[in-house]
Amino acid sequence: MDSVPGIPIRMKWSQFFIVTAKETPADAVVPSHQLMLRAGLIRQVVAGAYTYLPLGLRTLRKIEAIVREEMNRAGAIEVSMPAMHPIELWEQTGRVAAMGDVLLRLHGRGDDWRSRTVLGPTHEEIITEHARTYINSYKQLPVTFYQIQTKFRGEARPKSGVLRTREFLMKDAYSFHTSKHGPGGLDDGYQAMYDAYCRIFARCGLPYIAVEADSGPIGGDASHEFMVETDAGEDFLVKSEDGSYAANLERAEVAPVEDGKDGRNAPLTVVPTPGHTTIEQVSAFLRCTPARMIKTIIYVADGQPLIALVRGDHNVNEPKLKRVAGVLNLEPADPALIKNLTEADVGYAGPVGLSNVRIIADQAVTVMHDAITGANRTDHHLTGVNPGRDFEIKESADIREAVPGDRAKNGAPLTFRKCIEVGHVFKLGTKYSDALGATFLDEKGASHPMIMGCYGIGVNRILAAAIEASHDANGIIWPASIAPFRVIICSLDTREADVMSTSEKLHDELESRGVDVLWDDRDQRPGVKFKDADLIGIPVRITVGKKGLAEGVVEVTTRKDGQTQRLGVAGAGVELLRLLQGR
RNA sequence: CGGGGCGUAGCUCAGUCUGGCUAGAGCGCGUGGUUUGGGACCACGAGGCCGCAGGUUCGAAUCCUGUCGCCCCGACCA
Repeated sequence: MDSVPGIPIRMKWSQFFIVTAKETPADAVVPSHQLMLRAGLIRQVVAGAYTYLPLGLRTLRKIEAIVREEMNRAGAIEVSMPAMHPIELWEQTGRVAAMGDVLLRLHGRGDDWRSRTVLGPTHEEIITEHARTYINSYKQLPVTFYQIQTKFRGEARPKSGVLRTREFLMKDAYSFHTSKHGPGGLDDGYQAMYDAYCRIFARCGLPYIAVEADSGPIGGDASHEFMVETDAGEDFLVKSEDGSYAANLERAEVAPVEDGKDGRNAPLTVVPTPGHTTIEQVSAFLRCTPARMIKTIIYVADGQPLIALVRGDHNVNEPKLKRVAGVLNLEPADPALIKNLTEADVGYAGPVGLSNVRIIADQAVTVMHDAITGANRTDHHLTGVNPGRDFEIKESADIREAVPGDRAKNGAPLTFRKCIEVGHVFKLGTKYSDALGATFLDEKGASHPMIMGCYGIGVNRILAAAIEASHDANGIIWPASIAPFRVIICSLDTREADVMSTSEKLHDELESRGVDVLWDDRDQRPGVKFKDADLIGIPVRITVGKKGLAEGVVEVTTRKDGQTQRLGVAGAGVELLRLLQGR
């Protein structure tokens, strides 16, 4: 196999650039961040932006190669779009306002070009503009484009190393279709990307899980996220214990709560609760559990007031509520509106007596008895509140966040795990093609907006997630497919001619068969070399030392389990190749 | 954007409360020597605008004011 142009044929540690550290930098908190710094994969330049050092870059490039292969296999076509975008396109889709500070803008004098330029956080606008220009006929559809490109986002708080940054590598793909369903439709394209994602994450050695995600206003089953479980994550994954259901907490559905029939049909009573406005305060003051209370949350939904009722120990799940209510925009009401609606200060709202406002109750509220809630009178609450008797529930649905103890719809208990999102597939519909006028002519010459899907993968996140999922006290344990090198040869006793010639021969033999080999030729003590090899996580270590050679053997140690076997020097190369293939 | 913490050598940190000699240690780095199967040892050495700016003072890493940066929690997250 030919060497990489410009890189020495033998990849010697002493001639490469690997900077390991014994101590963990104080700023790093999560394991992947700590290990990426210690192993010399990355170096932070400013908050949320990192240099990839040679070792880290090798892994990043391997991930990219896998992504590229699978995208091409799925029929997607690679392009490369710029990071600089004209703000006009973003104004046309309304996303200058929607993205707010996340959209990074250049700062110019007055109205010069800088003020009209933004750094792309994603590329729907650009690709849709291209589709508008070049695609005019149904004969050109369906088509899927992708790129692997740097994105810029003004994240309020970068954190956890490369898991959340302001500048990052993303594989983003966009598909264009003439229809939602049927051959060549969006459903097909979506499925092709979904399948490709499964292959990509599997090949990267990630223990991933695909879950239903909140799909926003588009509705349906139009979105899946690909998650990797890790405490460093920012999302919650809700899974049923029997494995039949998994979803993002933003979307997770729960089985109805059964009616405990614990009601005593107590009389409706007004009780003074001066200054007690929160669930915690009132339940403590009235000596009841939060679960006996009805929480009354007042929203403004598409301009109209909307009240959500949930049990005191539950939280409203706003994406769910949006879907149930059929609204696009949901925000908390301001105190003035609450006062106007309930005739009470904030903290004393309740459903009893509120008739001229839309109320949606969570299912769990429908089976409550003798509950406690606000009296719509400042400094007062009601006890003995019974739905049906004291107020009518016109609309009820599952509108709350799942909590531990909940069950899936099939009755299996739900478990909760933190996780990181490494990929997201999404059916867009015509949001961007409508806004930007990307239309095609059908067989009859009629014009329609193209139907779109978009599909993202966080390339850097794959790297960090792989480390989160696979490391130990000594360092990284790379999956072979994305390891910076497959094999490291540790030459001990570097002044022994035998050791060096045997190492060189093994290196060349493996390299000639296409195996990435790193040769640790440094004149260092064995402990240093072993620690470094473990830290940077190379899957297979070959130890060549004068002690072993005296017995005619070299040793092969696997990083994952530390198991060592001795191979005769003569056939070591062949034997190793056999071992590597079995992996 | 709210709350908390931290800025002293490449890294980890001491010194700051209570102002005072030439600003320290370990790791790492350089030179020489001894070592060599799980982060060796000895000797010598290089390396600092103590984040930045202003102020107080005979004197500031240390006190005061401002400012910038970084980390953590929360809010936010196509």
